[in-house]
Amino acid sequence: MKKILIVDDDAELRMSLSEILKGAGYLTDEAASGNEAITKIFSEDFDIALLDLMMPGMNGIEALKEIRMIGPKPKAIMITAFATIDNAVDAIKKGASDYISKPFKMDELLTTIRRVLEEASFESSIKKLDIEHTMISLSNPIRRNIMRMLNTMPGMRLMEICRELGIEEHTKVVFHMKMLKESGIIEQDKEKAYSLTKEGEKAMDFLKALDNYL
Amino acid sequence: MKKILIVDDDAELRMSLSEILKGAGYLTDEAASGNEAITKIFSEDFDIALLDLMMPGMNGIEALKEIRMIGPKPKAIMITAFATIDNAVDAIKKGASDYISKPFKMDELLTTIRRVLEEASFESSIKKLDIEHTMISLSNPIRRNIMRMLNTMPGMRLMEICRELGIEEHTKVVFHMKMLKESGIIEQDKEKAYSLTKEGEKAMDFLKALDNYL
DNA sequence: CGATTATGTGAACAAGAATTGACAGGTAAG
DNA sequence: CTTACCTGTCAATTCTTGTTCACATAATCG
Repeated sequence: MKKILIVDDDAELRMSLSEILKGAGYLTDEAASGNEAITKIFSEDFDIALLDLMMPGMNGIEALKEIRMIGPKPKAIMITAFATIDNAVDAIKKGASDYISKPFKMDELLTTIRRVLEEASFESSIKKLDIEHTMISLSNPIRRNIMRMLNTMPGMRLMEICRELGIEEHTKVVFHMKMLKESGIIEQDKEKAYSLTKEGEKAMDFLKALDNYL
Repeated sequence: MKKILIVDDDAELRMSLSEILKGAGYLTDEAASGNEAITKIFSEDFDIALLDLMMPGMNGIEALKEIRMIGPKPKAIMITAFATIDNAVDAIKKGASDYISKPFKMDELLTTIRRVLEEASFESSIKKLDIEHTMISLSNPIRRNIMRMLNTMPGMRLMEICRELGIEEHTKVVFHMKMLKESGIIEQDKEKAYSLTKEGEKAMDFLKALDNYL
């Protein structure tokens, strides 16, 4: 069940939106101001925030900025009575997922919500895949050692790595190099020299952190 | 073959120490100052650093501090002509592994070096085991989810976890719980309720870090 | 050139991790 | 007491990972 936070200073509008969204199968909560919204988002997990652009006190854009400081959730849909291209562009740049202008048909809003939710679930499945890859690579001691070596001595070649690891059968190392390549953790240049990718460096940070904490 | 870095401003002393240590089967390198030592340690891996406490410029204690900023390696043995308890205590607090006062017999030094090396290899084998365990636990998505759940809702019991995960066969979950328990990541109270251990919380931090970096 | 070293593929096999099903002791409720 | 449910063990099986071997193709060196 997806949770939607409705942020608007107009209590009536909040109520009617809430009714309709509940009817469409969503859980809803309301906030009358940007500040209230941020407090709620801090303590509770929402999938979507409907943000009115024009509110007394903290306006929608400012609220959005604060929300993005907290984390990637919730996705934001901006709503405004005075739509301008500039406003829209600005909102999207600041991390809003979509932008709707009043007056809007309920259908329109529901469609937008569905689309945004779908995008979000797609994103998060991508993310999961990535973690999966990274973890699988990190889960093997040989691969961890290879990563450590490439971290301190980038540009090593296959046989050097074998010797350094004290592994006779080079094919074993080939196997692990392949996995690391497929996970996008290492890469090879035309000279066959291996080094960490950007992703690999991130993963190394993770490894180092683990190493240090003991 | 273990590598020892000799840090002392007295060139003759360095030479003679180096000769003797080479004779005892160690690889050696020399640095005439704290700064030189740090540069070498940055680019090369040493197992032990012999640090003179009294040196012009950066003294031994200061050098030690810098070295510890780099990482756990190398282990440091402090050497001084003017031994005081305060100095010794201070050195050990700052991360030195041992403390010898001049004049010392060569035997004494060699024994100390052997002991420090042994301690270090013991430490690192412990560490490897731990990482191994943690990694294996983290490498499975079901276990990661269990950890996430126990992080937000500690005290859950087996069947609750099964239902939350949508897993029918409870024995499957039992299996993963067992692994997590053996890795020291979760624990169980008399009421059979599960929760994260201290270790488990650390591991969670890493998971969160990974989640965030995407 | 011929020999050696480096890099890699693919299939077969071994080892380890994960799943499943049969069973069993404990507790709580009716 | 009986029934239902929770918690778990154990062994059998299947699925994944990792290792090894036989072979292939450059590149390099003397």
